[in-house]
Parts: sequence; structure tokens; C-alpha cells
Amino acid sequence: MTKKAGHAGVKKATSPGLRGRIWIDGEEGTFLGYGRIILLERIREHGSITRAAKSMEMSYRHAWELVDSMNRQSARPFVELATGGKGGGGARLTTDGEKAVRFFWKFYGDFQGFLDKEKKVLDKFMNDKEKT
Amino acid sequence: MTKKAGHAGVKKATSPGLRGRIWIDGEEGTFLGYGRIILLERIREHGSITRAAKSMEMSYRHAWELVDSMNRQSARPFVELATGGKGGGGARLTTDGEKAVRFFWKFYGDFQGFLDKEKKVLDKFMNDKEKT
DNA sequence: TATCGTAATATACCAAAGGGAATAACGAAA
DNA sequence: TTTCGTTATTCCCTTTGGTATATTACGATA
Repeated sequence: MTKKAGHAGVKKATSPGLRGRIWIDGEEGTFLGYGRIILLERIREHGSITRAAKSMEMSYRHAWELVDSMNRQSARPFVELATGGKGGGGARLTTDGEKAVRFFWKFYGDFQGFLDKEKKVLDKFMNDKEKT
Repeated sequence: MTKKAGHAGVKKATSPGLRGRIWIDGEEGTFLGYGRIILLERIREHGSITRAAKSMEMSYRHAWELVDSMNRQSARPFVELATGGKGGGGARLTTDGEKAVRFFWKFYGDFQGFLDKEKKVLDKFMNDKEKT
């Protein structure tokens, strides 16, 4: 049995390791998180929720709900939706959406740095314990 | 309807805020996390899994599983269990358990500091966005 | 006006996690 | 040897988050 990762991109380690998740809360709960950011990037890449969802093995329904949630919680939408028209419509990342993506990755990078730093403390702690 | 907090101690904020969870992974997945640490403290306080679980509105079954998981994943058990005997038995935090608790709170405190620091970056970002 | 692939929405279904309750096992002390 | 409250274990139920599927709405373009 292959153990399924609990959350997008978060894999299991072989031995004691520091893990964490970070996100930004809005009025309705989660506003921005790792999975949502990936989704935004896929939308930018594919131009539609349908294909973006497919590309990351997410159901369209779930993807649409995430996009809707982000659009509702941000002052201006992150994703511009078009229904009907050429190609049946589509989805486009707005400049606000772009900014959100960039901001989150900065945040995320800082967090990874934090974890790396703390990892050393953990290793030291584990050594001390062994010696007891 | 009152929205239930997603996880122990993690409350909802009124406006955009940074949130996160950290934990330590072991061979079987989660090894140490916020809820497990609270549980260890309650066990130290009450001397039994039963009363510890009750004190934090957790089912005995769940609490036992968490304790068992921690004991299996640590070189030496964090909780010493006694079945039968005076008072029917009980649970006692070992010195390794004590150390784990202290270590986690240090880790946790650092993380809170990290979030506070990043919060300022977020606020700045939000202002910039408004001005656009 | 007919077409096309998408957004938008509703319904049914599924699986995992956890809760609750019931019961057996246990062993020191009276 | 009986008692006692706990650990240990099992079974069933509910909840929950998500998938799968089906249907409707849409509107630029040919």
C-alpha cells in the first residue's frame, strides 16, 4: 500500500522531521493556501478551471469552489471567469491573482527557511536524548 | 451556526491573518503535534488517559491511540501505562515525555514568532494592493 | 441562428476519521 | 478471593470532505 499524502505536495519523510502548513485566513476561513496557489498557477497556464482541475487531479467542482471562495474573499477577483462565448468561456488570472501568487511563494519560502533552521535544533535535541 | 475550529486551539480570525500548523513526523506519520502535546500535559496532570481525555473533550479511544502512536514511535515511551492494580492502573509521563513537551513548546514559540514577523509583511502587502 | 466547450449547479455516492458504547483483561490491595 | 477503576479492544454509527455524474446556462463566433 502506498500511503497517500495528506495534502497537496506534502510528502512523508523517512525519519523524524519537522513539517508544517501555512495559510492565510479570510472572512470565511481559508483564503489562500498551498493548494489554492497551485490551482491559480494552473489556471494561468491552461486558461480554464476545467483543464486546470484536470491537470492536478482535482474535481472540477472542488476547483470551482476554491476559485469562488477566493474571489468572494478578495477585494477584487483573482480569477476572471467567462461563461459562454469563444471556446465556451474560460478563466483568466487577474493581476491581483498574480500578486497573490507571488506573495504566497515569498511567504512559503520564508517558512521553509524557518523549518530548515529549526530542523537543526531538533537534530541536536535528538542527540542529547540518545546520550541520556 | 457556530463554525467549529478546524483543530485544537486554532481559532478563526476576523480578517486576513496568517495561520499555520507545525508538527513532527515519525515513521508512521505524525509523531508530535499540538493536540498530542496538550494530551501529554493532561496525562501528567491527571495520572490517567481516561481523565486526561475527559478533561479535553476527547474520546478515550482517540486519546489511547495517540498515546500508543507516540510510544511506538519514540525510542523510549513517553507515557508509562499501568493496567490493573491500585486504582485500576493509570498513566504517567516519563522524563522523555517531559522533554518532548518542553521541546515542542520551544518549537511552537519560535513558530508563533515567525508568524508575527510575517504578519507585518502581509499587512504591508495588503496596503500596497489597496493603493493600486 | 446553430454550434461549441466552458462555467455553474444539483444530486447521488463513497471512503476515511472519529465518536460512543459495550466488554474483556488486568493486578494491587483489602 | 473479591473489589475496583483503569487499560485495552471491538463493533457500529455519524459526520465530513471529497468524487462522480448529470444537467442547465451561457454567449462569441461561424
